[in-house]
Amino acid sequence: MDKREILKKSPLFSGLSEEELGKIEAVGILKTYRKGELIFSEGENATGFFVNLSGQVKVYKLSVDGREQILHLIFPTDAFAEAALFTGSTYPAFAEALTQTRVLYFPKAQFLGLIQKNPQLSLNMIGSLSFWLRRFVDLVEELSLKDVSARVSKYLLDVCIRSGRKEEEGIVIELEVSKMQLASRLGTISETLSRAFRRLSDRKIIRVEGKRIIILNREALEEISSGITL
Amino acid sequence: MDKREILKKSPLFSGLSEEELGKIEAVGILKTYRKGELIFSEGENATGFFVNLSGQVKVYKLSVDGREQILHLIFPTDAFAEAALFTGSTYPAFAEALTQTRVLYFPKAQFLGLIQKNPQLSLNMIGSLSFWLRRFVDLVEELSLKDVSARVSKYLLDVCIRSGRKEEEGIVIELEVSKMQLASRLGTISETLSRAFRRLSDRKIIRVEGKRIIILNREALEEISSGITL
DNA sequence: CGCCACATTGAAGGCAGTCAAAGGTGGTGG
DNA sequence: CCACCACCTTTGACTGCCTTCAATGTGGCG
Repeated sequence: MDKREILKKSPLFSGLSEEELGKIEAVGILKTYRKGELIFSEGENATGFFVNLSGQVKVYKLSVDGREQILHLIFPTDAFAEAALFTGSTYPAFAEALTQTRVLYFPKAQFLGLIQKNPQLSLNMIGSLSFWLRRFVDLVEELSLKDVSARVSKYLLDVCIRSGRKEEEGIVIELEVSKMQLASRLGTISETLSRAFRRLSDRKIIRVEGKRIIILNREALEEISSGITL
Repeated sequence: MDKREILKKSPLFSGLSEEELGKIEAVGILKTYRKGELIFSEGENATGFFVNLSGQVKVYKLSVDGREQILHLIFPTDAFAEAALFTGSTYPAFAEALTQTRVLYFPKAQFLGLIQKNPQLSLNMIGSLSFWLRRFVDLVEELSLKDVSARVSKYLLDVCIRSGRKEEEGIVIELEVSKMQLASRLGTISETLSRAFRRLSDRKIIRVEGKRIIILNREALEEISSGITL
């Protein structure tokens, strides 16, 4: 997909005229990153924000002893680090390409110019920030109030809604990222995630075949995800 | 302080003319709540947002078995539930008055009308949402990557910056809320918080006198808050 | 004075993280 | 095509932080 296509699909730019999209596209700078490459670091001066064109990015925090908490997993059409334009002057986390990645980079000053002249773009930005906020509420709820089984179950159901395929054995989903990254997203580590998958498998609620997961008992998964651990 | 005073002090309404403030004030409806009274519930239809005029409010999530995680503590001049205007149609959490509380309530439709006609207000809203987002990043970091001692230490340092008074024994701060509420804000329970205070006291890093806390060794507190537990 | 909510302390148990090692998998180059 | 290697995944044993449960202490207020 080309730049324009992606921009149109990003909620941040929806409802804008072709002319306005043109101006925006003109401001965006194409950048590419190799797998494992850092896009920005925590504490670094925030000079702009990004829209993912292709590939995967993780935005994450590190503890002093090296444990990692993924804040967001970024897929194509997602914007990220928007908030860094408006609060403080540094990025509050790290961003790293999980695959070969292409992004559009919007320098702060120029984008602020656009947003001041374009009320619709402001409203879209408000929508985008609100969306992230809602996601964070969910993340905090999970980390603080739910055990790992519940978090895993919720994640599986989320993927299920987004991209589950109904087959005769059950609903088949494909993990979008490695289990290590998933563990980090869920606020745990790969060993613990592995054991959680094991328990769900033993109880015949799911079947795990590498990154392919078959949901055998959706109701049970719903219950566990809501916190009824048993 | 009267309504107009508070509105002027709220970042959401800064930089607006008296005329615009007048329009905004005209839309806001004064509401009062008694201590313990619910302002809104999770899942309830989000009909508007709030600005705190006086008193304290907690915005929180509940787990199925009744544990509570406070997302924000709301003090005068703070806006809350803004994001609920723009995403989904329901409040994602509960809000409860911790004291006798007065708020200005802004009905959704009318406020959206204001924001569409007022670019500065849009930008302020973007700033406000970005601010909350940054707070959430901190909260997630704390919950996921730091132990209770580190979270307590960070909280004490935050209060210290906001309202610490230097005295001969050390820096004196006053807890703004009960220790139960603080525990919930920090993602733990009062027993664990009490023990954390005990350990810090034993190490002569702080002295606890009810809600009054004297910071005896700021450097040690900084270290602990950054995650160096020892 | 006595109630009630909040706070503190102790003992016990559980969930998840750490450490260590073995098993899988995919990609690269010979 | 296969062998090798790096990295991811899984499993087991152990440890530790935090929650739970229970009891006692304390302070404000009718």
